[in-house]
Amino acid sequence: MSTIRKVAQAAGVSIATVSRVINHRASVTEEVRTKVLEAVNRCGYVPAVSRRNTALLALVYAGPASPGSSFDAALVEGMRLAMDSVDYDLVMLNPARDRAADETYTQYFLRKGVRGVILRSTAGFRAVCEEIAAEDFPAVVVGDRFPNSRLSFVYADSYGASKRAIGHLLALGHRRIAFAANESDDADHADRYRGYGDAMREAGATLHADLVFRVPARRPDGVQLLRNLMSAPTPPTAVYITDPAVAVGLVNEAHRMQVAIPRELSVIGFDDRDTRNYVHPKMTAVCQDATHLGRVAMLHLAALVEAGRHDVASPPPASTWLELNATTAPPPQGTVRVLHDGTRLDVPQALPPRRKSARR
Amino acid sequence: MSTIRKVAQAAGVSIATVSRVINHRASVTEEVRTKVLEAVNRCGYVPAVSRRNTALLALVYAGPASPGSSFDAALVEGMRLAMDSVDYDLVMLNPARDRAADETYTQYFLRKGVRGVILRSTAGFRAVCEEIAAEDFPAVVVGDRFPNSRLSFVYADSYGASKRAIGHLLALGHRRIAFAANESDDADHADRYRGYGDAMREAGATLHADLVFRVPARRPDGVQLLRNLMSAPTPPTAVYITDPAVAVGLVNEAHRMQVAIPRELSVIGFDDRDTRNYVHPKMTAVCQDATHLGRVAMLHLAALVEAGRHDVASPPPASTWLELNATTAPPPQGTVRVLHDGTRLDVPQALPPRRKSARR
DNA sequence: CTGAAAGCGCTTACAG
DNA sequence: CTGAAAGCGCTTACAG
Repeated sequence: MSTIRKVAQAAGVSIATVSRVINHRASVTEEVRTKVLEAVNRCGYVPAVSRRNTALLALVYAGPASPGSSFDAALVEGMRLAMDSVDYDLVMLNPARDRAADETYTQYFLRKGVRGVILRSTAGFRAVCEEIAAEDFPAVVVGDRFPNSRLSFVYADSYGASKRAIGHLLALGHRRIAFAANESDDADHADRYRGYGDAMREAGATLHADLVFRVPARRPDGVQLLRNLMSAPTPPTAVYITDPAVAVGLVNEAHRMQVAIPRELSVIGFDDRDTRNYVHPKMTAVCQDATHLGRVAMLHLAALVEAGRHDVASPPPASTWLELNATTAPPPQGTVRVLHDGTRLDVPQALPPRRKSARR
Repeated sequence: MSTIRKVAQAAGVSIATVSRVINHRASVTEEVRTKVLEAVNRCGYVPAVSRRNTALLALVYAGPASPGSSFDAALVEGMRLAMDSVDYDLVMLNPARDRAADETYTQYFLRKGVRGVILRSTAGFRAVCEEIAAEDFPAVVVGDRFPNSRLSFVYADSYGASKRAIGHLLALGHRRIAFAANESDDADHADRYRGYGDAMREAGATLHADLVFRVPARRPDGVQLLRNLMSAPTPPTAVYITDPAVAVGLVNEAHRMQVAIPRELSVIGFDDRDTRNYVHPKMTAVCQDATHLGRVAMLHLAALVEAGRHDVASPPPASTWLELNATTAPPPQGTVRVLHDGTRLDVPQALPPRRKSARR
């Protein structure tokens, strides 16, 4: 690999001049500058040593994002936007790829030129977070939180909005309200479940175990969820689904199974981006802004690094809100039950016509 | 900022030992190693100079991605996946942020430790691509292509699949087929328009200028598009929409306006991810895989950098395919026309019932 | 504006 | 396994 000396020789100048050109010092004539840059290209010069490329923050993850999740995409987008107002660049790192067997995380990050890390916590990643915290390397966790005084957590608190969502259903007259959540046991999902449980208990509604469903967070699982909900001996009249993809899958499957939403089943989904607008009917949802979370994480990490890490408190939780749209309505008169094969049982009494006919 | 010398003093060892620990050399006792690492943390040591952090490839972009576009998110996801099989890390760079006024792109990239760049071409970015090409820096362009022998282009050729899409509509009996595209004039959209035009001409179908619509690539524009299509004096019976968000917006608006898809209007959308599965009815679409494009771009760039750039030909175009789903059917008997306010005119003759009634 | 030379941060044979 | 010292790539006052 070419050094600065070889480039100097090729350009017929001193190494000092090459250095000046590369570092963009003022006092070089345009003519010399182009001559040197040509030599740089001809020799394929790459600086072997550099003083400046340690201005990196990293998004650290383990393996691919959860399939179909728009959360990570929005997160990265937010970080990219925040880049414009900090003096660091963002690099993606997968320690599973190239961290040496007995290398500490600090060593790994230092040799990458990384000054601080955003940890995208997924299942099984908490141990990595703990290890990095133990080494006291500047770090911010998104997507999970747990007691660790050395880590900053960036998250949106979904307890309050979840409780309000259930309150909305209760106010409409619902009592058999189902709850469906991801299989992962992160803190965010725990908040949503607490919101559900507290609202139900405070209203004196029965909180049956058979109203709680655990499903993977993928779209096809919404299909199965609808079938399981509607074929239960006494189906719920409403459901709160805490994963965007599952909620969309369920609403689409309802079209196919001819379950009328919201007339026969009210649905409150969850949205961390803008998915609620992409389904018909437009979905009532507990919402948070993953792009905003990405931005906050990046800005907070930059502040941590600047301050020499220990002095900066975690940012306050981002807001989560309930957005009322068209998938919630009062419960049906009577019980609507649909078997897996589409057979309808327990015909509700005094059912209004399925859908008003088109004007023509 | 601490140097290796200060750390050595703090740990009570020589600078050689500190260097060994930082670079993870074998012959250091566990005891000394932890002592040194503690000192590294205590001093807040950051390597001022380093030999290794020039293994970076960059995603270079200008400004934010097009609003609501999932293309960039999928692209980054693909690059992230490809990272696992190359020895480079991926960094995001926005030259508009910190490139010095009269600094060449080569200088800018070199001081960042970047060896090659993926250029995400958006409107107005082509000049940047040309400049980087003129400097002969290793670069791969995604999202656009144009004649420039010094650049590699990674893209999916959508001409063939677009032509097949229109062929499918023609075979169903459609003749008034509309075409709706993004306002940007990139090469990909030009391909799609050529495919449309050629299929129409070869079938002897009339190619009216009033069948071609230009709309921004955002979801709400699908709403306006449907209104414009359906309120035309003689509305088309089918439409090919070359942007995912617009297609989704149109299908959802059709529910609201009570336009029956596919019975009254056939829709072929465009999908670079999995959006077609998220609408009801499941959307017939010309499909490409943006994640795949991101992966190919990263692998190709790594090969370029390894080979000293000039010897590696662009990868062949990725495949684009037509996926038949539920939004296409034979044209209606007669003309269906719906005004902006929802009024239906020109009632079709022998119209079958709007929707088969639910089993109950 | 440019070069010769001192110097900086770090790495690495060499010696023990 | 560790240190003293030579050396490498690069930067930067200093001189002209």
